[in-house]
Amino acid sequence: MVIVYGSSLALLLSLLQIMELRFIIYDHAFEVYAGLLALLFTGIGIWLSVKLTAPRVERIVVEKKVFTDRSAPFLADEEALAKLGISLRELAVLELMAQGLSNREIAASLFVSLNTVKTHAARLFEKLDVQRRTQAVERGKARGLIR
Amino acid sequence: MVIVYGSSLALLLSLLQIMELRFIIYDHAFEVYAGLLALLFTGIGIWLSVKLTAPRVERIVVEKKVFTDRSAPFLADEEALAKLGISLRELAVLELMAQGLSNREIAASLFVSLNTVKTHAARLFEKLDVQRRTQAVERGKARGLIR
DNA sequence: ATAAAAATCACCCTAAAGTATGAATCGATC
DNA sequence: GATCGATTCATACTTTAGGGTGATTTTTAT
Repeated sequence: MVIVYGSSLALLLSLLQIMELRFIIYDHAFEVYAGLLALLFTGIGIWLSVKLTAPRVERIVVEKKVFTDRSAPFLADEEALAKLGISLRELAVLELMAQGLSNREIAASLFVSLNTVKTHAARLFEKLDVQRRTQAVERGKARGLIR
Repeated sequence: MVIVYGSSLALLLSLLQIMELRFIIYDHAFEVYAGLLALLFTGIGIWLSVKLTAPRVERIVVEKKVFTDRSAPFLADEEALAKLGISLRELAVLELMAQGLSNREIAASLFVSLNTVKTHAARLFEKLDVQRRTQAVERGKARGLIR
């Protein structure tokens, strides 16, 4: 690179020598030379900078929060479901619990008796290792069982 | 920028004039001037390049699935809070409800009696227009009162 | 200073939730 | 055909939640 720099400087100087022979020398010859030099080497500087410096890349990492899409079809985490041994009915009960339904309403919604909902709930709580429906909902969401 | 450029050129020229008066003029005076000029304006060119070129911005969007952001500090929606007329204590009860605590546990957590928790809960339900704690939690999240 | 809102607690009662145990039915699997 | 898991339901009991009412004490705002 030093070579390029040096030789371009030499080239310029000889160019100026030739010019000096060819054109009339007037009062402001020096200023003209200096201006030309300045322009040329400013250009060279820019060129050097652009060519030699690593491309400046400003990396902006934007965290985009995607809270579980409510419109898209939700698929329960099958793995977690299997691992915990939670049945489809128990999951259904959990889903309705998460929607704020009472056991009676869940029973009506699933066309089963209140007692049935209670047994499902009890087994669900056991499998999720919780004591209350609010905890079950919380854990169910954390495990990807419900949205 | 043109002003800076022009004035620095003028400055250099006058500097050289002064130098010319002060020091002896030898054979390679011109080459020295030219070299100095070249160096200076190469530097200016580089500086210009670095300063003026816009950095290439690489925007990386990382989609982060967040069901509830537990790490970031959460601020309850003050507007919604005020609009519904929910007090700080009621909000506290709601938060603990959302964590699955029973009224008794909430009472212990807030150092108040069970009855107090019940009154807070009752008023909260009234203001949120719900009948059950599970619904309150759901609605509270939807309104941005809790996370 | 006083009125309003917030926070506290109590008592009573009903409804809902949760626990425990037992049992019948059905489908799949061995 | 026996076994197992899932689903269904029942009865009995305890605990928790929720509704209604009233009251006292702070705190806050006018």
